[in-house]
Amino acid sequence: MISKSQEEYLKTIYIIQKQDKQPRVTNIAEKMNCTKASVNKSLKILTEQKLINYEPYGKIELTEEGTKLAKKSLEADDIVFLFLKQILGEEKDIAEEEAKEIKMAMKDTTLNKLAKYVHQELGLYSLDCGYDINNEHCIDCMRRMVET
Amino acid sequence: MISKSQEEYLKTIYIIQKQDKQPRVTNIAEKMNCTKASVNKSLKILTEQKLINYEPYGKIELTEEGTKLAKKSLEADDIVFLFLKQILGEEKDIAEEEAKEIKMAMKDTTLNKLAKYVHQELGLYSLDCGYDINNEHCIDCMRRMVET
DNA sequence: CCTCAGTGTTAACTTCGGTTAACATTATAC
DNA sequence: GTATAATGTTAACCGAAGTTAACACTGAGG
Repeated sequence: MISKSQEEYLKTIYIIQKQDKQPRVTNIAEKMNCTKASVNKSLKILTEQKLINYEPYGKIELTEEGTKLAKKSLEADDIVFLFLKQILGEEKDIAEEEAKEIKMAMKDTTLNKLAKYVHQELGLYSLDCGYDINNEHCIDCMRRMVET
Repeated sequence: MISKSQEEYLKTIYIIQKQDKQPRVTNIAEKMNCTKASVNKSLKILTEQKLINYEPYGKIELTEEGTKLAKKSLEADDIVFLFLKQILGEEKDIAEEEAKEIKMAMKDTTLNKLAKYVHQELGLYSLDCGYDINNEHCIDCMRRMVET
């Protein structure tokens, strides 16, 4: 099993990739607000777990498994974020920050229940994927909702 | 600031006291599912923080400050627990377990918002105390609700 | 093609929260 | 009152996740 901390690194790499940038020790460290040494350590661990492909001074790339995990983690963040912001009325920045922490404390079954609840309360679509409401369409829909 | 872990020890001591038992290294360790050595370490830390009164081989007693903190922490657990169980429909045991973890990830402002939300959704009373809905009466009311 | 700034790596250390195992103290039973 | 069981303490250790500081590699400009 992957640790909470490693999951955050994974997610960060995914996000950087999504933005069509090369994930590098430096930009990961910036996003994670930690030292390059710390990133380096994590890369080794993630490599061992076959979640990324990487060798010293080389390219950092998520494996298929890593991508799946990163996505799932991001989706979980979104669910909690939406709940905090749209339902509880928490401020955007706080909600974003806190969602990560809260999600990490939640089991998958509970996240699923929350997903359904959020979906129902906010009237979003639902198809089957990671956390029930997390197909691309739905996520986009959430995002739009949240930007406003 | 007190750590998540220390907060759990504090709460455990409070609960044992509430049950008219002497908090002891052994029964704390049992409840916390950890070793006596670990309890011992925590007692030292809590003593330094003036949250308990304690000296080697002596009685373990919460200070006023410690009692306040323990209560607040318990109330927070209850709020999250109620949300998980009554609103999301999570199973009792899972909800109980998970509530602690989730609460630890939540800031006070968010807990307050959740408290209000839970209160509103479940139609509980509200007076002013720790987390808005957490006066003795209200907590009792929640408890009754939850036992069934 | 060589230098140097930027980037990446490593080693040694820190803190936190836990463990095991040996030991000390206290309390209980006889 | 003393042996023994129960309880509490301590020292030495572990792993996770981070740090600092020194060093190694790479690549882009002169």
